[in-house]
Formats: sequence, C-alpha cells, structure tokens
Amino acid sequence: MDRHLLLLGLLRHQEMHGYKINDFIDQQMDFCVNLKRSTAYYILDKLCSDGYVRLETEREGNRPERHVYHITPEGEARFQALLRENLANYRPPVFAEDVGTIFQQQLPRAELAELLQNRRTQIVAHQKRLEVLRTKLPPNHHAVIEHHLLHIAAELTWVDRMLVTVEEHHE
Amino acid sequence: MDRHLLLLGLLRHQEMHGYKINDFIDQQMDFCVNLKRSTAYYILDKLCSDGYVRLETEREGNRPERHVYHITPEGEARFQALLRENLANYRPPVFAEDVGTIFQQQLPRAELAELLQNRRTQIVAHQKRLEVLRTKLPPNHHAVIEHHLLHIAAELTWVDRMLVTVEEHHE
DNA sequence: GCTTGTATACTCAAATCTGACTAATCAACA
DNA sequence: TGTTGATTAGTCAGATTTGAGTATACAAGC
Repeated sequence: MDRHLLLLGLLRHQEMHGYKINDFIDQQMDFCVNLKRSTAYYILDKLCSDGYVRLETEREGNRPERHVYHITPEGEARFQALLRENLANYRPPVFAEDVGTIFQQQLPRAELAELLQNRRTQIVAHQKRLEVLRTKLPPNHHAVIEHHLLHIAAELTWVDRMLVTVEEHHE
Repeated sequence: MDRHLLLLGLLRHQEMHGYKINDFIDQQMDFCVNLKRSTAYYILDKLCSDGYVRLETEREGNRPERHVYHITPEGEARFQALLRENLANYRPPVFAEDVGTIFQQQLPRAELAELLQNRRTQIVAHQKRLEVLRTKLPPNHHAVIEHHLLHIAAELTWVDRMLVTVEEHHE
C-alpha cells in the first residue's frame, strides 16, 4: 500500500504520464522504495479501476499518445487515509541478512570473517552514497535520508560486533 | 532467495514435511522473515523441480499421505552457495514509513505529532516483545535478535527526533 | 539522407505470492 | 455415540511482480 500512497502523492502534486512518474521515482526515490517500472504501470491501472485516478489521453506533436494520470477527489481522500495509516503504524522491516546469520556457524571462522568484511565494505559504500545524496535531494527528503543513515550506523555496529566475536575465537 | 536459503537450511538439518516446516517458521522465525504458508509450499515445489530437494511420501497410521522433503547433494551445494552470498552482501532494507515521511508536511502539526506518538508506542511494544523472545529462543537466534534490537533503537531515535521537530514548531 | 543513439511510452507472458478454502483424523466431553 | 474443536496437510484461483520485449520520434553527426 505504501506504493499506492507514493503514486497518489506524486499525482496529487501534479498530473503526470507514466514515463515521467517512473523517471522521477528512479531519480529521487530509488534509494528508499522498491518499485519497478512495470509494477508502477500495474498500480496506476489499479488506481484507475478503483476510481482514485482518472486517465486522459493527450498527444504532443506526432509522438504516440500519452496517458496522463490525474488524481480524482476519491483519490485525494484515499491519499489522506493512506498517509495517516502509514505514519501512525510501525511495521518492522525484513532484513535479508538474518537468514544467513542463523546458519553462520556452518562456516569456518576465517571464511566467515572474510564474508562479513566484504559486507562491511558494502555498507560503508552505501553510507557514502547516501551522504552525497543528502546534498543533492530537496529538503523534504532529508528526514528520510537521516532515517537511513541511522539504520546504516546500527548495521555497522552490528557487523563490527559479529566480527569481533568471530575474530576473538579465532586466536 | 533468502527464503530458499532458509528452507534448504532447515531441511539440511532434518528432513521434514511441509506442515512441520511451516510450524517451525511460525514459531521461531516469524519475527525476522516474511514467509506465508502457501508461499513455503510453492518454494518447496520449486526446490523440488530444480533438483535441490527430493520428495518422499510416507503414511503414518490412517492419516493422509505426507510429503516429506529431503535435501539432495545439489541442494546442499546450493545451500552453501546461497549462504555465502547472503552473508557477503548488504542489501539495504525498505522502510515502509519513508513514503509517509516525504508527505508529512501535508498534515497539521498537532495531528502529525499524534500519529507519530502512536507509532512510537508500537515500536516500544515491539521492542518489549523481542526482549521477551530473546529469553525464549535458542542461542543461534540471539545475534538476529540483537540485530533487530539495534535497529529498533535507531528507529526510536529517529521518531523522537521527528517528534521534537514537530513539537518545537508547534509553540 | 543514413545511421546511431537516446528519450518516450508502454505491453505482456511468465514467475511469484497470497488469502480463502478443503478435507481427513483424533481426542475429549456430553 | 454424536458433536465440537484442535491438528494435520495441503490446494487453488486470483492478485501481484518482474524482466524482456516492442515501437515510434527526434537529434546529431557523417
């Protein structure tokens, strides 16, 4: 449902055609949502058939027809409801690395340390990337970036703890 | 793929029938993976058709037939590969609340504060739940619980910062 | 005026995921 | 012995998601 909220929120600000919506998401939101282009079209379709979005076709020059999505009054109400629901509720995220962690003792300590070091490098790289992003994205994204940076710090703390444990026993 | 890893990891430890696998996941893993019963059956099917798992039917008393899933040598190799891939790579999680955060300025400050307070309560409740779980789950789950507790702490820090910001401007 | 590349704008089949449903056995109690 | 409820063990239609593919237009260089 958060992706419905996202699309409604964007269309609420300005009507758009699918391609532009997707471009915007790829450029500004990619770091915090997971929405493939084809999925976006699917959801836009759904929002239409649910009456939250209205479709108009327009043509610019000789280019092929474009479907322009406009939000409807029902869509506005839906946006309001979804926004409140989103902000008021906590849904714990799923961490991909948890599954591997459960089985980590299956590996020799030296190899485990190496794998974790590799992951650590990726985390730091991602941290850097977000710090750069922070200077480039508009201010209404700053809270979200701070959110991610806080979680990345937590992730680093955790990996480092695991590394200490692994290397400790290695001696 | 992490759910493939999970199922292979469980079957590697002991062959099982689908119902038991699902029970185990519901009781021990529910807090860290997202795997519906019907999805588990689907994935088990897939693992079979990929040759990673072998199916045997057995019958206990007059009960209906049970499909018992055994891991194959190929499955064992697959497990080893997936485990290494899982541990060596960082994939940033998606946080549902990010979308709402982008649109938060659409709401009156007082209401926003109320919604965030509500979420805060849920976070604390979840924290308590995990602290209880920690005393109940076997030690190989402790690292995962610590992982979640660290992220929950980050989440609390973040909500509290947002609350401060909101209430500050409210005066 | 031809070719190469990029931007525009999706469509669709196949893979995956889910909630709702089915159906048999057994234990316990009335 | 009839009924109620828990346990076992899934199935399946429908919803969702994805990667790969399609098709046109315009710009720029040669």
